[in-house]
Amino acid sequence: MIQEKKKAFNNFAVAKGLRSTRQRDIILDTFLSTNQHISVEELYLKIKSGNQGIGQATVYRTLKLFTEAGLAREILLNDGQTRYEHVIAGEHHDHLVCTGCNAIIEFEDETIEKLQKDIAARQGFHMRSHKLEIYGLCIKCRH
Amino acid sequence: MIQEKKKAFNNFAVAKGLRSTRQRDIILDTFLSTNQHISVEELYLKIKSGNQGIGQATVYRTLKLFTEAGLAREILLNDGQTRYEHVIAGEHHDHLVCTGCNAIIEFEDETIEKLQKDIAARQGFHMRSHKLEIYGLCIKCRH
DNA sequence: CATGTAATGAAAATGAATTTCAAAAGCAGA
DNA sequence: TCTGCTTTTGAAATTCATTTTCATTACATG
Ligand SMILES: [Mn+2]
Ligand SMILES: [Mn+2]
Ligand SMILES: [Zn+2]
Ligand SMILES: [Zn+2]
Repeated sequence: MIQEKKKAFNNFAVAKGLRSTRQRDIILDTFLSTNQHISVEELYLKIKSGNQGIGQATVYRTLKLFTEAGLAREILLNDGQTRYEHVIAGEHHDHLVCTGCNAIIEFEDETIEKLQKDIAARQGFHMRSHKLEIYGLCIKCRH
Repeated sequence: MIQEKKKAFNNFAVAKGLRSTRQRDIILDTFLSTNQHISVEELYLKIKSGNQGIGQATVYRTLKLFTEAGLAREILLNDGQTRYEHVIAGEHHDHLVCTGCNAIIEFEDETIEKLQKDIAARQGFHMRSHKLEIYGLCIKCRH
């Protein structure tokens, strides 16, 4: 599975005429080894702690490449930090965010998905994407 | 209706021990005279064009006060600018955003609202708020 | 008025993200 | 392996919205 992702990025790189670099390999390996929803800074620090010096700008640039390649997805939760999650082919989900401990739970709801398309269609919109985030307190954080 | 809002802010100000100032009056009048979803910069420029000098910092600070007072609501659409809309008591809506012309259409869907609460409850969350934005192209922008 | 405190605003600071640009590295072809 | 061209890198500078600072100004109350 990790190998497939690496191959996918390689294909993308070849198609785009991108060069293969030590930095991109390390950033990809590290990204693939993380849990969901990692911020750029977190990923940067994770790489740094493995004492392999890579510049922040390169991490920012490379995560954009992963997004373009379809491996990563940007998550903007309005806390001022862009996060990235792994893209799983054919899968879609939204997020339930605990404002206490910042835990993120993923969920899917077919009915909501359908209703959204209906709403867009009713207004004559061609829906491209949507963003649904539910904020609240998780069990642990409700004292 | 505008008078009610002004009275509401006045009550809030009194309760909080805030002073009444020329700047707050102008910012409130201007905000109440606008359409929905205005950015801070837009509001600042609108005030400036009425050749009444007010600092940007004051506009930022005052919109936060309006939010606290329950007159305004922050809208974060991830385009790098915070927008504010008017709060209408007891009313809730979500947004359909055209990525072509930036038009924003408001909608309400009781079923989606309920499903969201169910999802949160199912995960043991106490839902505090949610954010639902549908992005797409409006009729005019689909060439 | 006088006096204490809150509000203002210009300018500086912040912080995430992007850009710049000289140096380093990858890639073909010789 | 060497050469030359082009991409990539990364430290530092820049950007841009927003926040903070702090000296000055304005409000409110006696
Ligand atoms: Mn997710
Ligand atoms: Mn709205
Ligand atoms: Zn929690
Ligand atoms: Zn449009």
